[in-house]
Amino acid sequence: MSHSPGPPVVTRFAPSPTGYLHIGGGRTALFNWLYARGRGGKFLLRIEDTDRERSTPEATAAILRGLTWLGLDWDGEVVSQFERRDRHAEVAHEMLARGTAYKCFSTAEEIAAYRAAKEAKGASYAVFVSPWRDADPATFPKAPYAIRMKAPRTGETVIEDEVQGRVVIQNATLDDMIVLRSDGTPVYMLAVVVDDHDMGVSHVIRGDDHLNNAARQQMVYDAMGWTVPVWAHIPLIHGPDGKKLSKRHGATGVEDYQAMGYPAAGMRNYLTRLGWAHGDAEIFTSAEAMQMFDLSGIGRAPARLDFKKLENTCGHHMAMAEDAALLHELEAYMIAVDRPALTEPQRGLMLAALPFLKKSAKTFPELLDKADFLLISRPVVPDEKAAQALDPVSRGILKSLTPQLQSANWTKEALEPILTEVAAANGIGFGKLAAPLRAAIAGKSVTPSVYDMMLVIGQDESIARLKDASS
RNA sequence: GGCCCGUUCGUCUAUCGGUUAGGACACCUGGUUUUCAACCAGGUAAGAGGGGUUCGACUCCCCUACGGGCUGCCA
Repeated sequence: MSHSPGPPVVTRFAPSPTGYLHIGGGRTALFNWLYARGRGGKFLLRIEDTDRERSTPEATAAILRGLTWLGLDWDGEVVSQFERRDRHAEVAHEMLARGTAYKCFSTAEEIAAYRAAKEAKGASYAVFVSPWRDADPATFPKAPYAIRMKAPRTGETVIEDEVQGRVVIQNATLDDMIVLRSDGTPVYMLAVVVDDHDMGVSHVIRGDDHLNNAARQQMVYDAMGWTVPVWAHIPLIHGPDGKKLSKRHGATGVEDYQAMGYPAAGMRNYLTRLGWAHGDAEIFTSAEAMQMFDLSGIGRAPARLDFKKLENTCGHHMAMAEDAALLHELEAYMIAVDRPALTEPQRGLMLAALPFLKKSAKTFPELLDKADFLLISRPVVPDEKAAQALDPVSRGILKSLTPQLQSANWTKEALEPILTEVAAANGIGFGKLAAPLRAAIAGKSVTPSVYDMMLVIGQDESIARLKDASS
């Protein structure tokens, strides 16, 4: 970016606490986080809980959990929009005093009737124009009123959007939106603007379902004489079929992905690349993403979720991960999906196995499956295929092998010649010997390398398992 | 209905008037190999359709089709 300090970058994520953290919301949060963190700015979190009917503390907790799992840390306290309602009302009244808003005594029924009449006359659209817009205060009834913004009726409002470009909205297509309800509570459209202004938000990066709303919100900024933030409306995420991502596509919540065992770093990488690109960059760390991320790299078309690519990306991050950190995340995953915790000995074995296990696993369930040999204890019960590999002849070979193993140095270098010689002495290829070994050690026909397994569980345990299987 | 946004391989995308339209995932083939993976090499595969503008359009303009969003005293 530029060398001069410039104005501080402040971004925010502002979800409604009406459910879990949607994967699309997670990506929106990620983009805001990346943008702020890459520029030494702040990333704020605000819960838009002004809808008291639908907002729940459970949903807020779920959203915070989702963000935390994704590794997106926010600055300062979580702001509750609802708790700022007095401030919102204050601004509404200031607009009233400035003459940029007015009291509207129209009832819901009157408004509905107005629209119905317009439509009956064949109007292509029915923008409600309140009869109170320019009414004489002397005519005001003693009744509850809503405060409406006095929006320009002619001309156009231009949104200069970093992603969508220059978007022009005709003012005549917008009605005078209500900023304060007749019960005195603020409406979302007012609250976002007031909060974003008060919180010093410099860049509003959010879903493009708000693109049209931006025009009305910009009018509030103008009415209050506030600086309009930089707009960046990003396309929503779609399901594999190109339709808006919904529950019927399966996983839509960030926590669903955690439960499926994707590592968070891989998830961040994948989500960053979904709808954003920087040349040919595909696999990168979050630190690298912060350096590269920019608004101009965001695409204008909605992107589809592709699980295969997600898995591939996660596989890279699994392999890149540092062993201790990976073990930590693995254990967090096991707790999240209610699997029994690792015992101390198992942790040690896992740590020893991670260097090779992580190279080929893409998710934690896959990692755990490959680590099964170190999780089980004697006697190893072979599955059907493994049992087939333990035929009488093979068991005889295993039996003849144990004395040699007993006196061997427990390193791959020492083990290799022993096993290849035994295979040769029996007139079979190493593959034919590996199968019963695998069966005896892991009880399965698909496992990591027999050398790797034997080295991890150790000499005594290896020999004991071979004896179990050959006796 | 009105308004707004979008449309490059199956998918994510690069390209910012002149390229054999590049990369990644997936898929196919081959290699490596003690199984599954992983890994290595190669391959198939794209500018929604139609008009313009231009010496030259994936790139700029218009129309159509398709997809999405907004149109609330919801957020």
